Amino acid sequence: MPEAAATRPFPAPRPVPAGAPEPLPEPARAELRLEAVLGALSDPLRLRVVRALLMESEAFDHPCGWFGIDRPKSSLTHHFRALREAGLIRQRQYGLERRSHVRVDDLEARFPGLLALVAAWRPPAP
Amino acid sequence: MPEAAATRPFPAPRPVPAGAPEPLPEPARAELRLEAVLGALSDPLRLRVVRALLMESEAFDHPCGWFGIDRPKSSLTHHFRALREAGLIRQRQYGLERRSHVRVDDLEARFPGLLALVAAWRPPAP
DNA sequence: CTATTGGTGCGAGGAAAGTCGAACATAACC
DNA sequence: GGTTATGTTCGACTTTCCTCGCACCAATAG
Repeated sequence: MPEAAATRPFPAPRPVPAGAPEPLPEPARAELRLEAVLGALSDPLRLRVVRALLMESEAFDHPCGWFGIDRPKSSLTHHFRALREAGLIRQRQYGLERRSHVRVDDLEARFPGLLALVAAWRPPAP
Repeated sequence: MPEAAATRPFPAPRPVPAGAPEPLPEPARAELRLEAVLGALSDPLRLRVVRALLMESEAFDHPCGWFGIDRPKSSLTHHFRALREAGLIRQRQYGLERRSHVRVDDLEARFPGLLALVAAWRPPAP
C-alpha cells in the first residue's frame, strides 16, 4: 500500500541505489525493541540527527559531517553507533566515509507512528 | 472531537471523579518534552506500568500495589516519580495511598500517536 | 611516499540513573 | 493505645551512559 506514504509527515524513503555497499551489522526488523528505540531517541542530539535525516535528506544517505554537529568525532561515532544498534539508522561504508539513513520501512512496520512523532518534534533553539 | 477516541487502540480516559484530591506537582501540558517522555518510557518496568494503566484500568486510577511488581517500595517510588516528572502519569494522594493514571489528553495533544505505540507494545514474557 | 580526510576503538573521568535497605510518616482499624 | 498497610525520604552502592583525548586505520590526492 504505497498510499500510506501520502499521509506521512515526512518524505518517502529513497530507494537503495544500485551498487551501494552492504549495511553494517544491525538488528533485524523482528528484533527491534521499543524500549531500546525510545532510549536511543531520548538523547536530544540523537533525536536531532534522526529528525534531520528524516526531514532534510537530499540524498539517499549522509556522512556524519553533514549534520554540522560541533562535537569531537569520537562522540559522533558513539551516538551514531547507538542509533544503529537500536535499529533507528542503517549505515553503509562508502570508501572512507560512513553514511546513514533512517530505517523508515522497518520502523513504520514495527512501530507505526513513531517517526511521525520525531518529524513533529521541534528542536530547542541552538 | 470525541470521535478521535473511537480510533484509539486503548480505552477512552475516564472522567475525574468529583471530590478527587488535587494532583501532585507535575509539568504542565505545554512543558512536556519529547526527549524526557521517551526517556521515561525507555525503562521496561515503566513502559509496562504505563501500558497496564492505559489498557487494563478498571478504575479511574490505581495505587502502586495494583501492578503486582516484585520490587522494593522505594524502587517503585523512584519509578512512579520518574513517570510523573516526565509528565506521563498524574498522581493523587487518597489518604494513605497514592494513585496514578495516564495523562491521556495531554499526551495525545502534544504527541499524538505516542500512546498507541505503548498500547501496541508486547511486554517480554515474565 | 607523504599528507589529508573521515572515520574507528580504547580508556579514563564524570554525571546520571537504577537498586535497595533502613528509618520514618500517616491513615485506618481493632 | 498499638498494629497494620501504603508509601516517602535519605543515603549508599552499583551500573550505565556521555564526553572526549589519543592513537590508529584505510582510501584518496599530490
